[in-house]
Amino acid sequence: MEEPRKRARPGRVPAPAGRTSRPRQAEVARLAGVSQATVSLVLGARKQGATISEETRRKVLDAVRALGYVPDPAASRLAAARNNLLGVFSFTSTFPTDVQHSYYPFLVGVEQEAAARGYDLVLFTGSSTGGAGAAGPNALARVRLADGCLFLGRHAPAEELRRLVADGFPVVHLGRRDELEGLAWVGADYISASQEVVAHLAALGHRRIVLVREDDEAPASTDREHGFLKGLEEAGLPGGPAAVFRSADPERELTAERLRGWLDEGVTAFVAEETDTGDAWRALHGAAHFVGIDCPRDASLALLGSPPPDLAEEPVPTGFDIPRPQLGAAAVRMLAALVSGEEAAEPLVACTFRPGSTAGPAPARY
Amino acid sequence: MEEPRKRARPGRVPAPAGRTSRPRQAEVARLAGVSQATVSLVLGARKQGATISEETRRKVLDAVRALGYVPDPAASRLAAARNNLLGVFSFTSTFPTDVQHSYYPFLVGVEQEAAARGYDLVLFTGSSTGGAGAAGPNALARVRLADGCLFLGRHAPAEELRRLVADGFPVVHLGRRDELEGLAWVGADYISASQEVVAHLAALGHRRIVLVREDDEAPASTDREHGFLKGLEEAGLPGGPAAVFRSADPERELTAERLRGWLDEGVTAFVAEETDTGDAWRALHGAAHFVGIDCPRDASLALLGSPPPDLAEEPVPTGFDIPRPQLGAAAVRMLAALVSGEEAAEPLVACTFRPGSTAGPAPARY
DNA sequence: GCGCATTACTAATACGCATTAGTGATCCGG
DNA sequence: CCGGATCACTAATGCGTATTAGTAATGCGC
Repeated sequence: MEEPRKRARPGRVPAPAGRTSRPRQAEVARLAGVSQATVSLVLGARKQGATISEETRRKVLDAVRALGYVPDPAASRLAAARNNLLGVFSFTSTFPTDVQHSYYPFLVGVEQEAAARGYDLVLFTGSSTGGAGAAGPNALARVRLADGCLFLGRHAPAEELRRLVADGFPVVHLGRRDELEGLAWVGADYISASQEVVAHLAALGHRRIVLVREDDEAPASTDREHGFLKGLEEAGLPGGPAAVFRSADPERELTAERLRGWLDEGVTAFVAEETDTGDAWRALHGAAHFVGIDCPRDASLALLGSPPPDLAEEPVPTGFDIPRPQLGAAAVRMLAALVSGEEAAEPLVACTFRPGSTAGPAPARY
Repeated sequence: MEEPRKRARPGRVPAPAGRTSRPRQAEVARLAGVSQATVSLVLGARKQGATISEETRRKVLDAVRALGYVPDPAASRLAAARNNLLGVFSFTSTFPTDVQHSYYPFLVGVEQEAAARGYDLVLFTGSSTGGAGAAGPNALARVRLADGCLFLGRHAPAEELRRLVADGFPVVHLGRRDELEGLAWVGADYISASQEVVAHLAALGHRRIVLVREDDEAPASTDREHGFLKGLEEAGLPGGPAAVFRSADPERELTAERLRGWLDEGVTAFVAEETDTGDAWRALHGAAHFVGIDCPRDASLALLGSPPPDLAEEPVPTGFDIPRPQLGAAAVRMLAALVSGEEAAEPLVACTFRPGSTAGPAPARY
């Protein structure tokens, strides 16, 4: 009646001749002369009071080191435990050929913070290039292998994200994202930063300030406008629609005439928002140059963010910098908090004011 | 004798009240009126010829859709005895603050190739910052949670690498590394590339060519010299020690006098190797400029590699480019081959010749 | 010196899926 | 019309770990 239990499974390659396969807890147990369960107890972060003698613990740990044992992440997860892996998912390639568009600056902080907290990172690439889970409707499912996952970029499909969140899987989105109920995110505090820039200009004596923004409903844009207007209000300056120039194509619509018009109306400072393309700043910068404005003598310019690479050589714009590494780190902190069930961490990261050289005292009127 | 099999496991949260946890294959099977195995067969990419009727397949797929079934990656990978994870280990931080020193260009290719082959990447950092596995003497042990691991940079401790290799753990080193028996690596084919550059110069009529190299025993250096000499030989030009100028500090030792001496001896072309610092090229470039050489009219210059960033603006040097993304991709291919037990892939990656503008026809003699 | 704790383990089992060895049907050739 | 082949599917089992119920072995109080 004895069934042959140890028969080799045909589908499995029995490790290339002579080589030992990766060690399992069972092998550690054998070497230490204990049971597999004991190995698990020694290694695990005991929740209940299972007591292990010092002697046994030492034997097990020695065996672990001797064999170079490392727990299998899939098995840990299946058994409802942690595996100390945090996922990083980007819908587009994490390392695009064009460095400019990469998430590199964020990853700097992500890697550091993750390492500091004892997590390793798993890169899930969900791009059209194929990806491990094909590009099917469940491209995001793979991330469940990790303890939690960070999402980069605004392209993460809402439906699948919602599903992960609904299942209680720890998820953090890098970049504000309110429309998805229950989705945790971290983002830059554009409101305060924009407000600070306006305060700076006001302190320099500017009394009329105009914001140039693109036609965009992203939170990043509306937040800046919000902060801008708040800054005006705090300084007791005129706000309202007249203070905001909104254009879908600023490079064409922000004409020299329009700029002269503003100057004639007494506007002495201009603020542009930062966008992917940097068009608002480019347009503002170009028009000012065209009109022959000597900046910051005749008028001041400020940029709510960083300049596009092609304008990086120009005099440093007054404005603020988005601390990308810190954002990445904050995202990891929040994810770690979710994973371990702690209280959620702070979602907003402060931007740093950049004095720059495009803003100066308001010119004397007339 | 009946054991209570379905008793709830205390450690598990029984899905937030009301909401059912996500479906399993078993539930799909129940709904479709088939067995769990059948569901697995329908969903899996059958390797063996298990045949399923169209009728059944449809029922299963309908049930899958109806329940919103998504496979659990932990279970899949555990059962398949394959995590589909490739490790990427760098001794220094994978994402240093200074992008210049990063492995970014390699990672571009690594990510693409890994994604195309269905692998996800696990990032391991061996720096002192810790990572999940502390920095102990077994810092490398953690990479075993992946199916195999790629090593970047020459700092990977030999002893531990040897251990991994000896244990049969699939390892690939990015960059040639012969001293470690059995270590698989991929590297650029500097020999052929250097040879090609010499051939190009010879075809332009140059009859005496000198190589400027630093004092370094790295394979990357010796390979270039090897290819350089081979190129001379093929072209029937004078080689030997006189054709190679080796210096630990070329910027000081490659003086104007020395350069003039070579020119007087009839040397019309100079080749520098690329190094971390780019000193050989910088020295050569500087001396030529100092002596007042009109390049490429009076003499030709070539660089065996890419110029350092600070000299990137100068006229593009004739030479070759190291296809870093391709190198990364080749490394992944080799690692994938090792993991799946296939035949090893090609370790050498061809460099691409870069015409540049610093080499031209040899000047008429006298 | 007997019951009851406590200590230090081990046996058994579940997690969700993939794989394979069956197992009835049905078909086919001679 | 019978032995074998093919088809379509299911039962059973294993992957590696975490958890818990159980079990000897000892200690302790009265």
